[in-house]
Amino acid sequence: MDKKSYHHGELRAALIHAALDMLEQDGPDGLSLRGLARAVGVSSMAPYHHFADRAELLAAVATEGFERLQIRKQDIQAIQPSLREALAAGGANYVRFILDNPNLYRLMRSKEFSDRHRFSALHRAASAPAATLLDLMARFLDEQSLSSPSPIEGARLLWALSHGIGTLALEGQMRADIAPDLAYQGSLAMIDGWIAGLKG
Amino acid sequence: MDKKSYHHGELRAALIHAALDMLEQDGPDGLSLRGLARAVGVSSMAPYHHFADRAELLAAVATEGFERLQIRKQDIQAIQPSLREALAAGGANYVRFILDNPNLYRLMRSKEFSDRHRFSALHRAASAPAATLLDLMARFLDEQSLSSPSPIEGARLLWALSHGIGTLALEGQMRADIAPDLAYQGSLAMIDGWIAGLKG
DNA sequence: TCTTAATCCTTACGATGTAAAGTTTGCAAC
DNA sequence: GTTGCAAACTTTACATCGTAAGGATTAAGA
Repeated sequence: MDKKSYHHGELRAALIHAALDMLEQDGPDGLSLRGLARAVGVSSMAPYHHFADRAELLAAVATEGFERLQIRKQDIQAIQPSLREALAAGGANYVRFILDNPNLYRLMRSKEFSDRHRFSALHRAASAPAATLLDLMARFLDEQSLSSPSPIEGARLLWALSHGIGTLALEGQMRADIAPDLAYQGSLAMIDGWIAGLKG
Repeated sequence: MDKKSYHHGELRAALIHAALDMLEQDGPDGLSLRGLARAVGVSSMAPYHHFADRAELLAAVATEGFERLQIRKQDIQAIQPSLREALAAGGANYVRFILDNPNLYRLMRSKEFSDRHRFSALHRAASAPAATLLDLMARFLDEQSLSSPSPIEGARLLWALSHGIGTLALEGQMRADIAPDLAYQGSLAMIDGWIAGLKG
């Protein structure tokens, strides 16, 4: 951590940390490689020794985001009285995460990381929360002896609902203060629709 | 339309048109003011006589997007057998619009236009589809004599669900070919949840 | 101590958004 | 018509960005 030495020593971690700060403070447009290097006290080109390009640095930041999400997800889900409510609470929590980390979430879902080979670490981190939800969904459907929807379809729907509420809220299309509760209520409505069964 | 005259004559419209093309072809990163000016055959600074800055040009493009959406919305909804199915079909149609115009939709929902005063034309155009959905929702809830959810809450939930499915699909997180049907089924499930009534 | 590889720096290029100031043109009033 | 002016367009210039190329510094093992 000696800031005067020629070798920074922890440049990679420092850059990711600075990027996380800068992201939520100045927005994604305020985040530049050069600015980051400046903030860390290093030359403009130094980051390139740890990341092939801008995308790789951002991918590392997004990966960190998914790890944080997963931690929050596990904390919340353990304390719910029923699977039905655990699913809804998971949705509300997801929305809260989005609102707490707007720019980070946008980054996490950015299309520029869609290449699974190039950003394999990111995709691995992203799959953890997805797997947690899928598992919960499967247990719920089994508990209720429901054959429809499939676990994957059900998980996708609840996921999409919370993702939709969260992103609309952080784009100012929806009040942020009621968004988590909206996700909770909406999730319950959909779940109850499955329990009630679709009748033509 | 004389391309050799000093005065272009329809530069504003030409720029918006070129931007729409370039947006879906080269992605949002490939869209630059300079590139646009080049495509239209005009100097780099010419666009500034019709738009204060980049954001204003993009806002005009987004406005065009909302107008296209509204046209599609009206076409679809007229031919549904019931209000329940009209709501679900509206969701599927919304997803289809997103998938047909991925970059345009991203632009339409971009946060940089959140200033309602500065981008009043955009917000006016955006409110039309929202109002159409809200009206349909109110009629449905009235028909079913439901006191919960409120029309606004119900509209927001269905909107968020389709928005979520659509955006996840266009970010590669979900198969695009089944996304519209997923929106249809998910909307029905939520609607049926309301009809069934939430029980504790 | 010497070598080597990792880490970091300097310089340079093309592209972008846009500020400032000049040029051309259509049009309205004389 | 000619004159004058406002609108449309251009040129030039600058700061900033991502990143390519190549040189300097240092830590660590032989």
